[in-house]
Amino acid sequence: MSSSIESILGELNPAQLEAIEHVEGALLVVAGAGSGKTRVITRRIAYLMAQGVEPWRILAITFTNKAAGEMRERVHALVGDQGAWISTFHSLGARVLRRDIAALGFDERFTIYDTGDRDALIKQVMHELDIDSSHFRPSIVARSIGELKVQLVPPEMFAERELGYFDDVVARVYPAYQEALQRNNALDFDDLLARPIELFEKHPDVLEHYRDRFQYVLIDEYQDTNRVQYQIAKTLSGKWGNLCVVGDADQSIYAWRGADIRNILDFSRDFPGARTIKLEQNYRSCGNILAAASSVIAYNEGRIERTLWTENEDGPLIGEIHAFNDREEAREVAARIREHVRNGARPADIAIFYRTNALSRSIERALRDGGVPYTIVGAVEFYQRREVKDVLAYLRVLANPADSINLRRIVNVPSRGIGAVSLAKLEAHALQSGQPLLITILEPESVPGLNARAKTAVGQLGGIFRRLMERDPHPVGPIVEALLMETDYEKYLLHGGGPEDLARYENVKELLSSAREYDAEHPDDGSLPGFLEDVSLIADVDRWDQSPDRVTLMTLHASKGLEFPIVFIVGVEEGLMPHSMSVDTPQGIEEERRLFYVGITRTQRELTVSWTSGRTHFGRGVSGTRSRFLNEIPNELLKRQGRPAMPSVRPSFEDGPVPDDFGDDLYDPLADLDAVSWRVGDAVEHEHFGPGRITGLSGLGQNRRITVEFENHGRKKLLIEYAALSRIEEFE
DNA sequence: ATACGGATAATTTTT
DNA sequence: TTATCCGTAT
Repeated sequence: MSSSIESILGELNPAQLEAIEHVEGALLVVAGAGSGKTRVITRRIAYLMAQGVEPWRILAITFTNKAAGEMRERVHALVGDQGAWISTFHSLGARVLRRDIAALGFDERFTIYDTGDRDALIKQVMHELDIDSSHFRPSIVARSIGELKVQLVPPEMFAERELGYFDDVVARVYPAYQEALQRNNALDFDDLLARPIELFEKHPDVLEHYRDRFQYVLIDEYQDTNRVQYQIAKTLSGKWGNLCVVGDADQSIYAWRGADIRNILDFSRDFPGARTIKLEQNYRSCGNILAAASSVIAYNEGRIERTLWTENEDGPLIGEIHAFNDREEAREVAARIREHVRNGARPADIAIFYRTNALSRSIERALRDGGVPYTIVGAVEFYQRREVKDVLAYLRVLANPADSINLRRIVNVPSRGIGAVSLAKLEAHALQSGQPLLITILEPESVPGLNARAKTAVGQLGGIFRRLMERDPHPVGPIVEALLMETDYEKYLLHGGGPEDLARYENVKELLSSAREYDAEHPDDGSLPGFLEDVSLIADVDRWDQSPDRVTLMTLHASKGLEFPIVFIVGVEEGLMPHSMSVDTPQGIEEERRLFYVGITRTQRELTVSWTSGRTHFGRGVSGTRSRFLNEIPNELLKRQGRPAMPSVRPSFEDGPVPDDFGDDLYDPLADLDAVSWRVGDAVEHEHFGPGRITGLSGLGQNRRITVEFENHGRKKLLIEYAALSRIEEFE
């Protein structure tokens, strides 16, 4: 054991060591960016075990599965034990509820509704309440309800203090929505946090069980906790009082989701006697990066003064690109990436961050045209894709027959002749008989007014479910296979024949393999609800596989916790960074500044920021100006590279509004300089039409057109500007 | 019941 | 621009 103690306590600075060894009582570890936080957390857990604490008495909570997985792995490497609870807030909640939710009137096979399911249910509820869902968008109402849940405001309490017209709607929808969830035996994301608190309050014995068990509680990213999460942390650690929280107020970027920065700022007041340890040595970044980051964040007021320092070399200056428009920006970034790769960097060492997902489009295109391999994290999430959600809907109904939202989704997918009219009849009958919709579908004979053809169709669907329900619900893989077979899903998806359809089918196959993976990981304790829970709680970052050698594209939010040798942050303009949605309030701007700070501090060595004078957003030209945040970086740290020399015909955007169609109508020599030069005879691929060969080119500027003879779709004349074409190797 | 077309809305960040 | 919704025509 002593040799492992050495590996646990070796190679640490004094502050890190203290944070690990101080195990009793409340402890706040203020962990600056790149200060070895993960190392401290994992070693601390390992240290507890080495001290003889039973692993199951340790609870560590993170925000993402990725962080939890990493932590688990590293603890395992240190002490070879996996008995500690290391999980996200949400999966912790789900686990607690699976065990005892019956006490709240739910069935333990409950479904977890994602944002889309939630909105669909809200819409249905609004319809039942006769509230015009075109006037009040369901997603907005849903978000307000979510905020209330996260603040632990129950429906009845909000009803009492209704304020305006909108609040009145929320006050009416909220309780009805909660009832609808119960009817569907479903919980939304916020319920996974709020319901456990409800459970603990109503059933102190359940709380006692966990309180007694968790002698040591650790919360990561504490600055991002919201009201419920704070409550969970406080409640669970209530008996032993050994609560260690780790975080950095400067990296708090989730206020919009209810995170309350005061949780970390007021920690020592909340937990009297709490010790605070600051980790201030940065091991990640070169000096210039750190200097720039520190200078930017210093502009935030109401911040605890703190300076990170590093022994690392200064490294290169921070590059600044000023581009004419988004296409030029993307091309320039792509060109510099190619340059890095020529100089020996691996694509996987490089990341591109942006404020909004929409910005990825132009970048993606430039990388594709430039032949740079990349992966994009986020954007359209895998589990949100239509085809994947459809298959999951079947599985959710199987696991939880009360789930009518998911049943409705697939009643006619693949289309089998059950239209809106028949569905309405089925639902009316279900409502009248007080049974779940699925039961009605299994017995279509008893539904009045259903015509013969519809009855056959419903009978067919019922047959599918009946046969699937007869199967052993575990392992999961074979069920998914049977489901695909029963529904003839492959034929349904591939019916169109385009490459898009093929991609859809690939996604379904990927879902199947993740089911098999789940089976392999859970030979004994697996279940269908368990698999579905995993799927629901996984974020796209969690699925990100860093091993292929590709450039990574992601939002600044998604980048938190990661690091890369070479980083590009694009779109550093007013209105985007800080985002226009946040500039109304000082707090909003401060959060944006922290977001920028998070982005900068992901960088190990070389950072480049870029901004443009105009970009096509939403199909129209929008002018841009250099972000105020760039003024907050000392000039001597910036290597400003103005745009390459422009022909004088270019309009100037320095002092006036930008015409809607800026730029592209003019001849743009740069566009030709670096853009892909398409040539007659080239083999290309279009995302809708598939492979083809260029047979002609015409037009200039925005009207440049390309004629392509497609393999399967004949000859098309396309605008180069918008056609998603990429060059491919020869086909045939 | 489905397919198509036109109107309309949306874009901040996500467990 | 694109995605989605809704109405009408088939």
